[in-house]
Amino acid sequence: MKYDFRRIEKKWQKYWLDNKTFKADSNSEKPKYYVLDMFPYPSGSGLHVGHPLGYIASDIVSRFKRSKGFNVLHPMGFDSFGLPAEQYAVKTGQHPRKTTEENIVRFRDQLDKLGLSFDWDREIKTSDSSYYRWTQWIFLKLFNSYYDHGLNKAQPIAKLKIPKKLNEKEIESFIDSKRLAYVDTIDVNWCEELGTVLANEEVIGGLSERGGFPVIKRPMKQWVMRITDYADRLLDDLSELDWPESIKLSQKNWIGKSEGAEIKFSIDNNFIEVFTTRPDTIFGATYLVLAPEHPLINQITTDEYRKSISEYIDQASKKSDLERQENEKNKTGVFTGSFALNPISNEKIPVWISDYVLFSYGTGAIMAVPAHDERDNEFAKKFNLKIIKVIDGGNKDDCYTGNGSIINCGEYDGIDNIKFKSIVVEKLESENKGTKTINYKLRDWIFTRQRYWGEPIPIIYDGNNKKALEFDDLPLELPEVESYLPTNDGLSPLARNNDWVNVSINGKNYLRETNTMPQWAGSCWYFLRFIDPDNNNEFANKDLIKYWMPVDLYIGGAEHAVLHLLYARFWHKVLFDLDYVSTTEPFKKLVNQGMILGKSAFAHRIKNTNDFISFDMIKDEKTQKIHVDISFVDEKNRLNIERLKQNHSEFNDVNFIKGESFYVSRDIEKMSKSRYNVISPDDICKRYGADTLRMYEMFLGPIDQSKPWNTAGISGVFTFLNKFWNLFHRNEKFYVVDDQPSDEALKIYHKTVKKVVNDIDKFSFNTCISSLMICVNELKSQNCNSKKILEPLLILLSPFAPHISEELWELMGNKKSISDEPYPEHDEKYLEERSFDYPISFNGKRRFNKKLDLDLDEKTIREQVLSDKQTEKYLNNNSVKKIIIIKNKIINIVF
RNA sequence: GCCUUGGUGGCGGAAUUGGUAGACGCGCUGGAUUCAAAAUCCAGUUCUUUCGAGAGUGUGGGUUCGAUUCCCACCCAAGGUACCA
Repeated sequence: MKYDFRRIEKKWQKYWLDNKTFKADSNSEKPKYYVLDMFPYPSGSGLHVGHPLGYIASDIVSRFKRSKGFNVLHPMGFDSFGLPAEQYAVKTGQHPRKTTEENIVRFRDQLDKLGLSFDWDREIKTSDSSYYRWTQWIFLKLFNSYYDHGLNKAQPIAKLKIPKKLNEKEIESFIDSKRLAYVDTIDVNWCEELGTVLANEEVIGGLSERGGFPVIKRPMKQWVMRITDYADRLLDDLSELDWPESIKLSQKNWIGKSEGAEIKFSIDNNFIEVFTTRPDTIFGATYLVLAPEHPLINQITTDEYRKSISEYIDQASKKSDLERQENEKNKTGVFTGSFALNPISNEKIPVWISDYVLFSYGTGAIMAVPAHDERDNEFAKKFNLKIIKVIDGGNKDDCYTGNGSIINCGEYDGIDNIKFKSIVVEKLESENKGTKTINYKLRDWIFTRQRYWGEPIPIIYDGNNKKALEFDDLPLELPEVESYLPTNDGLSPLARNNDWVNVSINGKNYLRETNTMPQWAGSCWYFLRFIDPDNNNEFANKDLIKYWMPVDLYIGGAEHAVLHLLYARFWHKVLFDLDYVSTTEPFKKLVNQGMILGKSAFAHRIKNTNDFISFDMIKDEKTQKIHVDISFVDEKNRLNIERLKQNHSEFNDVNFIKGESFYVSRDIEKMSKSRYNVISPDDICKRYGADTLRMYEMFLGPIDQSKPWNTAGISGVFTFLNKFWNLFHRNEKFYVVDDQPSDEALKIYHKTVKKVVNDIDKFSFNTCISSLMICVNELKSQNCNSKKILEPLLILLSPFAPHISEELWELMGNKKSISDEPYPEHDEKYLEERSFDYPISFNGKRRFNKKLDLDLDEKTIREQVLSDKQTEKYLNNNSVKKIIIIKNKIINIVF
């Protein structure tokens, strides 16, 4: 019998599905283990070989843990709200639900072919109303809660102490000012092309993350999440997480906690408050700078400068973020005409405005210390402002930002600047001119999008009064609309359906909120719904949450380092405070899978012509690189021009200049449809089978590293699986015997078990597979057909290549699925060494090995080594200074 | 600029964390089998070499009996970040 992977894989995939082999049992006595993948957005282009990398890794761990006696929860679902389906709907008029459903079917089909052990009974889709009902419910929980800074946790609004003597309207706005989900008019990132507001996190360098369209600032009414109240806890709790340090660090930087002081600089009868992390440099503060949006500017500007100031403010407001950033190296600013008093040195210092100071951070005003801050230094030099050095940084730098002792500060000279920080703060505090403060970079999370394909926000308005929908009104279903475009005045497409927007409750008329939630909403809590996906009374049963949470292993891409992971942690902490979940953190261990890169192919077009030239013939010609589909390029980088022309008509009129063949150049890039470098797992599955694909993806290298895909190497893994299959066969017939295996066979087997178990724990799947390959080669050369080794070896391999293992397991006469078998353990006794090849080194350089008995004592080893003929040769009359023997394994002779 | 990660054969990558560098796989070379090819199997494969040996883990130093591993300086690549006071 040959290894017929097509038949085997089809058979077992059906078996697992029919028998619900991987159904997670919530009433188990076993210890639990929750393995979660970041669920995919079902995009139109389907899976490429990069997607399954994380799924295969988590599947190996799931199967391994199951075999190790854990009750494993390994679910999968779809993050099915999102922009691409909506943009497609705008273009074609097709309902996003339809495209999304179609894509999900395709994804599911592709995932099934990989033999992944998901419990599909728990599948969820964030765009199902039975799911987003609870997303809306959590939104209302946030709406109806505030953060109690005394208790350091969220509390229901009912517990909020309301100051006396407020009228009804004032009470309402007081409560609104405390809610964790609130409405605010803020300058938002507005993207005209996408017709929507974007979170700061979704804007990169002034352009939208998706699509790369320009983004401008625009004031709008928005729902906002008060994530800043959780800044400290989000930061502190990072330390207890088993996450990659780099991810923890980027979250830390994103939260951006900095300790410093707010200092009051008096000006006439008023004062300007600044935030600084360097109060120790206050003697060097030679001017103040306000952000152009600062409210005091109007008051303090003298008539003489009024015109230039208002011009500057006008210009600054028109600048986009991108333009502001472009000017980073060329600072602009204007003098207000006023002077403020430095509260410590009592010097009169000028007050300027400039857009290098951000209104949204700190107090929107800074004290400028040009001698010890690079930005201030640049500004001062440009506008000829005074520079005073107050910290001794030697003579090297004209702008010294390090630490040192204080200079030019009279009585304080010579003090260490770190000590001086607290001296200054204490002095300011005692004179009521400043306070110690902490600032964060983290901003509140803008939660609304002017989009159709998202969760409707369950709020109605009676004029300006907000009213939350009742529990029974949920889910608030997404209404049908005529067009998926935002309205001309920037309202969400939902505003187009008047029947839906106008609602009457108990005879009273209301208007519905028409914005929808951002895509992050659904993924903020999906791991909780997997625990109890069909519950109609709660988002998930509390006891079940207590049993399954936290997620023991979370695998996904590093691109979610700050966005998804921070938001999900935030919601989880709110739910924890309100006593709905039992853990402060949702994800105990996080592993990032690296990207699989594609090998793009480029044809070279001679500039300003329609002539393409073979890569080997390019001499002085200036050429442009044009992506060509890699499926028309062979391993020797030769392009099949005929097939290219057949499939891509734009090449029909092209003149190809070539010798014998037309050569392309190759480059390694991210895999994407537009780069024509995508390798689909379907093709690989068809040719080699899922087991080969699974093992090859893992064999490619460490899971967390980015690496290029190269299909050429896959034959090695395929050969291995064939060899493995043949190990159980002789003369084309299944052949396994009950004989006692040889000592050598047992030795290699136990060695492999030890290594594989150890490496799975370390997520080093590539070395696991190497060990398995060595093992199979050895057993084969020893003609080992013993059941005593082959049976446990099957279990050992089963997490990696489940289909072939199941098939051989059945051929051995077993009735139940191999996935219920306990994972093998190694026996130390077969690994003990009687003697050892001691490597003998001279002055650290290895020369030869000497076989020595392990039980010898050090003295005998010395004698034996020194009396060896080869030793004599290498010593060559030099006298021995020292002999070093370490761990009974290393011998180094120093002479 | 700053932060993070990484740099080992022709290629993907190993190395028990300071102890035989290049495991395992691809590719390549030679051989067996075959009318032939595919497939399979066996042997070899870091480089240089006067066949004694010598050099070698991005570069240059250092610590050590011994460094891919630790320390210092620098170079390169990928990713993140962007005037956060």
